[in-house]
Amino acid sequence: MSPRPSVEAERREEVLAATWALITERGADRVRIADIAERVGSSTGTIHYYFETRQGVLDAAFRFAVADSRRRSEEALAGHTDPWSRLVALLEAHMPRGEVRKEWLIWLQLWSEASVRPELRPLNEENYRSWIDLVAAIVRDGQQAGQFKSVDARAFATQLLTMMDGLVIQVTMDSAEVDLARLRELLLGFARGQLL
Amino acid sequence: MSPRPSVEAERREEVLAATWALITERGADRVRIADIAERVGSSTGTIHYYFETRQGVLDAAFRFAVADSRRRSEEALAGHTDPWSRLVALLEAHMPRGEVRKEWLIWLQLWSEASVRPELRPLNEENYRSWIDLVAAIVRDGQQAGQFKSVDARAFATQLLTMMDGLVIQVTMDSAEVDLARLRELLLGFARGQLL
DNA sequence: GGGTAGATTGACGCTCCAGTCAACTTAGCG
DNA sequence: CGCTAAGTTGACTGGAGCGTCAATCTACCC
Repeated sequence: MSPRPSVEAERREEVLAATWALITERGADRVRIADIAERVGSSTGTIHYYFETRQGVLDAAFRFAVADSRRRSEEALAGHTDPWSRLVALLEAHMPRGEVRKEWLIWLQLWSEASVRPELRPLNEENYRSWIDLVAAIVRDGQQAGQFKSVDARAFATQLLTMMDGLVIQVTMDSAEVDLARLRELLLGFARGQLL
Repeated sequence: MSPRPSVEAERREEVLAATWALITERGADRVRIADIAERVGSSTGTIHYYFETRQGVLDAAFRFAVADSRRRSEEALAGHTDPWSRLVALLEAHMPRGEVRKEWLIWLQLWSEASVRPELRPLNEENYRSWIDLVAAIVRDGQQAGQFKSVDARAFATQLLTMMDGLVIQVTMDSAEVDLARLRELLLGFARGQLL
């Protein structure tokens, strides 16, 4: 009846990190328990010691990734006080390059999976809500400081973030139309036009 | 060595339509050859007669869906001449409700799958390119008619369409922040602000 | 009404893999 | 140093499901 109230929460995290990586490499449905075991250097039995089922590992890995994403946002904002700088820093921290690109791969898969498994949707909901709250708060700060135009903060935040999602998808698809530089240009162009 | 140059291309399409439906219901990775066979009322052998492998059926179903999406765009534009009407008609035709919602489910899965299987990306590329061309052309029409402001047509098209994708994702996720009405409001709000 | 090619069947073999479990190891504790 | 509980192992089972194939059916033609 795992997961037990284990002292070794570390091992659990190791498993999740390995699963996370495997998901980004080949897609959740191609991740085998044996793959995860090999990656963490254990037997398959150990994976089952920490997680009831394969589905359980995958779902936990999704949750793990979402938490990581939030941590990244908080990190990015620390040290920025000017509203526009804060907004740019936030977006910049999530540009799909390097390790962050993998984070987005998880999102693509999470959306796909959640579209047919509603029980996963709360993960998106929480994340999305906190993103919008964050951006809207920054916008209102900027407006009170007289730096930003008076747009509807929540509407703008939603437009900005959904545009970000859509642009990232195209970057991930290696679209000839949108690369990383173009993403930045279009996204910040939109923000600038609306706020400054 | 299927697919043969079969006279019965109809059967092939039946199989694809059934596969398409199953993908929207449970996700591509949960679609079994036996499920498809049952859905079209045949044996599993018949499916293999038309398609080499399971992967082949799924990929063909994705292509099938993409073609369907394009057909929908063309249909929507017929009978509209005013640029703004054309733009609205195009977007409206793809609002994620009823059957169209299922079309979007395919896209979510295609993006997810293509993110780890690059060979699928051309499907997105073609579709995306033609969308942008379509919207950019409408915008230029409107500008030449003196109805639209002089924004960069291609940049606007990309922003609009990526925002559409992102908004649809949230609608699909049953996000409390974005429902169908809100999607329409934000998307058309953006278009109006940029063009009119 | 025989011949041929296309279409269909469904049983079967074979591979893969999740989850189980009994045995073993390790670490801490008294 | 035993004792206990947590952690680990890997062989095994059972089921699932893809792809094969020989047999059968159908339609059309000569």
